[in-house]
Amino acid sequence: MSTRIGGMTAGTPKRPRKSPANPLGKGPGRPHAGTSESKVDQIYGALKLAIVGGELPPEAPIDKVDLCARFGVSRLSVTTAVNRLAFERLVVVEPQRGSYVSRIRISDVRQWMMIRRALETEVVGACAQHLGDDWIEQLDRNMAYQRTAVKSGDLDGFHQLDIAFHRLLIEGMGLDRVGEILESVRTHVDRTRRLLLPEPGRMPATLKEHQAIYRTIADRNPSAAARAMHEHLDRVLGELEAFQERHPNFFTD
Amino acid sequence: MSTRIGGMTAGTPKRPRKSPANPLGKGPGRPHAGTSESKVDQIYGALKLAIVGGELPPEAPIDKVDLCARFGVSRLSVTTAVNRLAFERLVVVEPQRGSYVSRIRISDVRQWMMIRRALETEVVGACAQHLGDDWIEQLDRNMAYQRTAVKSGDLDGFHQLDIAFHRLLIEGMGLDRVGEILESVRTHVDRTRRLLLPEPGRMPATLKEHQAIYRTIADRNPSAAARAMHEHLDRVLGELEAFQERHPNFFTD
DNA sequence: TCGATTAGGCTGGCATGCTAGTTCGCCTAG
DNA sequence: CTAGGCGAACTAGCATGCCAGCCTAATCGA
Repeated sequence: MSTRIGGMTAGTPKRPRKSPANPLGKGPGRPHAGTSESKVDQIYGALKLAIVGGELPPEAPIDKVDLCARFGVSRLSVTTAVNRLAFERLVVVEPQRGSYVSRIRISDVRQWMMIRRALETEVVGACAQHLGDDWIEQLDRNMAYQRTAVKSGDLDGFHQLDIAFHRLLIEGMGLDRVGEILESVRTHVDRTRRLLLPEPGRMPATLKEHQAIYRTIADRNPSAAARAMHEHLDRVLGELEAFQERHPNFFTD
Repeated sequence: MSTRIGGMTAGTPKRPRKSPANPLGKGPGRPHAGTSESKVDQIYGALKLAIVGGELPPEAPIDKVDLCARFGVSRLSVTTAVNRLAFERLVVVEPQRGSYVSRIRISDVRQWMMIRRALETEVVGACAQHLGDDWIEQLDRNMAYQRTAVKSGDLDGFHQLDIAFHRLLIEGMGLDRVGEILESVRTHVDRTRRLLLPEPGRMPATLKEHQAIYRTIADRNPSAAARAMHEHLDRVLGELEAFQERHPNFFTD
């Protein structure tokens, strides 16, 4: 598909660099396959994925020396990566005590969704006014894929397409800074969602809402677009709150 | 306010090998238990203040070894602090080339303001519905101070009260995560504002807008509150765009 | 004299060693 | 048997040293 799935990662400063993979370093040269990423970026990404994917649940301790051995790097790289995650509130590091995956605060989830709703509502209104036809065409393609995913019941694929749909709106308007904030927010929201949501029955409803949003954009109706997005995200928030009520043990506050 | 770091300007003659500037003998002795600020936090804060305050203008190179000598710490602390700033897009670090204060992209300013408008509009609507009376009283006090500042022409004091006014809305609703994002945004916006805005004539207009916002909150009128905040920030955005036209050399794009 | 090549001096990235503080368990004394 | 204290082993923070890329300039060859 032409809609990129793994495009913008929030906040990571990119560096245009080739890495010759350090042929002669002392210490155990880990011939980890050729990645052009910096070492801290690698660890940062891996940890983030593990946390968001639920592999590292809240309260899970983060053993830095173990990670050093696992990735074949020094403590500094691991520490830097963990500090970055702490900056994003995904982990908590207590000096001289240890680091662990942060718990999820109910108030935080509500705020993330509020932020998402406010920003995406604004964005979709702008989209309905100024989004280029080529981008609308891409949205159309994405909708087709979504329909296919729903038909075949591909839950994970639909989730990816869901993300891509929302990302297209941002990218199409060139709002990269807004996109960074939303990526960060989505990270947190996804963490709670992955933890608690295996509900396939929601797919058709979500598809319908996406289609409504798409239609208002294609029709160039900003206020309707904002309304549709608002309703869409309100529904997601309601979903999350229902889950929070059913699984109170995962949350704080 | 007068947080001079020292003669921090571009192109300082450097003295490479002068590391042990620790006045307290051996070991990283903590000064006293009162200030539990980490060294990287100190440097991070000082640099951030210098950048936002305009002391370090865009494109100004960041000499790490010079900062090491100036603060009497090692390169690692400085590097960590600079990396944190790079994460916030306040500085750009090019590997093997150098680090410098980031330039200001026009598109970024527009996006920051768009984010601020979207979030604060949402927040002020919630305030009009649920803000506690004690917080409204605090807002009232703040407004009184604002009037005093305008009367006496205290531009800098008014700016601080302006910030405090907006912060009160966030704190009063307990929206700490929203507040963090807005703080980050405000950092960027303030940087351009401090760089270019010495306009005292705007104070009375801003005061009027703040008073309008306060009134709608006290009157418990959410839609009017949102409208007032929207207009207020739209005006600020227009101001910033006017400045950008007058000083195009400070911007990119 | 002019151009191309190389060496040195800048930069940041990474590894390692050391210090300090907290916690927990074991050992001893009551 | 219990309670208190002391030490070992964990943690993070910080300094330093070394390595590798880039840019510049000086030098050597045509």
